[in-house]
Amino acid sequence: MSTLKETAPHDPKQNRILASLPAPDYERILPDLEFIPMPLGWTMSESGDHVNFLHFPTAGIVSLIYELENGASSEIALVGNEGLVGVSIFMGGESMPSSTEVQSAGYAYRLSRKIMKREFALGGQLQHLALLYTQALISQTSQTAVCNQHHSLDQQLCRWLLMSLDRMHDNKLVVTQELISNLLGVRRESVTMAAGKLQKDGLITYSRGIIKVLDRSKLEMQVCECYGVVKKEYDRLLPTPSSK
Amino acid sequence: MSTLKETAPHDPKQNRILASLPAPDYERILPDLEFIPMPLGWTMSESGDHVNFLHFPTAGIVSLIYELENGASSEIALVGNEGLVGVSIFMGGESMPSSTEVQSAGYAYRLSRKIMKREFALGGQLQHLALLYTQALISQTSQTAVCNQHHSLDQQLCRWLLMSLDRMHDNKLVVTQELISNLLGVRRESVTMAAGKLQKDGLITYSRGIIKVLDRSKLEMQVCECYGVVKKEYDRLLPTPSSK
DNA sequence: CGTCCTATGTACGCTAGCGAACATAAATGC
DNA sequence: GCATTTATGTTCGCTAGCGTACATAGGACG
Repeated sequence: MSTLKETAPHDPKQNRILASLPAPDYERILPDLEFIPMPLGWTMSESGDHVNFLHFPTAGIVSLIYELENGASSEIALVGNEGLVGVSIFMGGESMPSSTEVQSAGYAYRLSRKIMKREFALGGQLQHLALLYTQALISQTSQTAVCNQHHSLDQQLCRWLLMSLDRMHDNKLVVTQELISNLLGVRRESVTMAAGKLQKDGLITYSRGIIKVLDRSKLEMQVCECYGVVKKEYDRLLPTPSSK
Repeated sequence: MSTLKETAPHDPKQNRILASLPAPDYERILPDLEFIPMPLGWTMSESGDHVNFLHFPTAGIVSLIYELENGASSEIALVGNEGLVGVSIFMGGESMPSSTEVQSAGYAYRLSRKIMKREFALGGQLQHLALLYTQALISQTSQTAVCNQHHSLDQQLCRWLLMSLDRMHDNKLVVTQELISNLLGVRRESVTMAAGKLQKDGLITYSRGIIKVLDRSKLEMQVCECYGVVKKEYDRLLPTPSSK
């Protein structure tokens, strides 16, 4: 709508997996890539849903969440523009026991199940990258499991902030303490206290759903090893993290 | 060595994935399947090791374990004859941040990385089953993460016993409380107490590394939903669980 | 048959996080 | 401008699991 050409026009290559595809693979699916916005709070799929699209986020953050019968829940992984959402499409299960929610608004390109399966069956680079990404996802999930068990909420909060930050373009996160508590599987009040400490120490400011990270390096000093382990594994497995 | 033909000779088909392969796929890899014993306590691979073989257990239990810098650890998944060990070979990462330990002695057939990659690239049934199994593994890992966070040790112990039992042929587990504590990521004393309750209530007997499950149905009554959720997902994704 | 080792049992104080109830304060809407 | 809603802050008692220290008991082995 603006009269000026946008400085960062929507482009599938803003997703790192799509950006890493060789020209032939990329061009083969390009016509089938459909651009869609991912609004904040959108539940992309619920547990057990038959998944019809594979999403390649270009911006924003998607959370994979497990829910228990008593209403408790935990986030098991975070996905940004480095990855994709909907592994069950090419893994073959068609659905997963996790639900998928947009935790920070953004955009994605999506591919229908049919096209993705066709492309995957060719055994080309998209297959290779999708599987590598899935392995990275397994690592993130596993590390989260261990972290949940052994590390304090203070440390987990640092980890979560850093992981989210890595998937954002600025230092601002739009998320309430209530939501964080659901993702980390703890009480809202506990998050209030942990975030209060960080705020008091000047690492972040927190105001009604807006977190601003003021001192990233101090966060990195407090975070548990889990953040670094996962990041390192992502860097190892995924193409061109461009040193970020 | 016995003069009698063994009643249950070693057979790759005792692994459920191998058993589900159509004849052509099966026969193509059969010459390359190498039978090996998996002795109790064997560390099949350490975190970061370059994995050279894909293992298809026919009996016994393998634990996937994450270790932290401070020596703490947690089991993130259990593998028996329903699955395979070494997903990084076909997922492409070649190694994983987890270590792999034989938690109950048994046997496996193994396939070299080279052969597995060749077979996987054909896009046949082994590819399909390997990916389906990997998806099931993701579910198990994720559910474990949530369970670690929200359920009591009492319930987690029941879950662990049942999951192990499902992968054994009898009702006897050979495992010390010390080992269980490492797998569940808690103190040994806590396991002593949880196991003591189960013993007192007559669900199990425990004696110097030998657990016998006396009343499986009572275990199933006490266990958290996580056991059932994972089992259901395994049944859904994997071939011919033969209603077990 | 006594010694040593390993596995299990027990006790004590401590802390993180829970559950519930309530207080404030910033946005939002009429 | 006032009421309502939403987000955050605070308190209090409680419990599961921790860390530590030590006790017992079954097997192994000399």
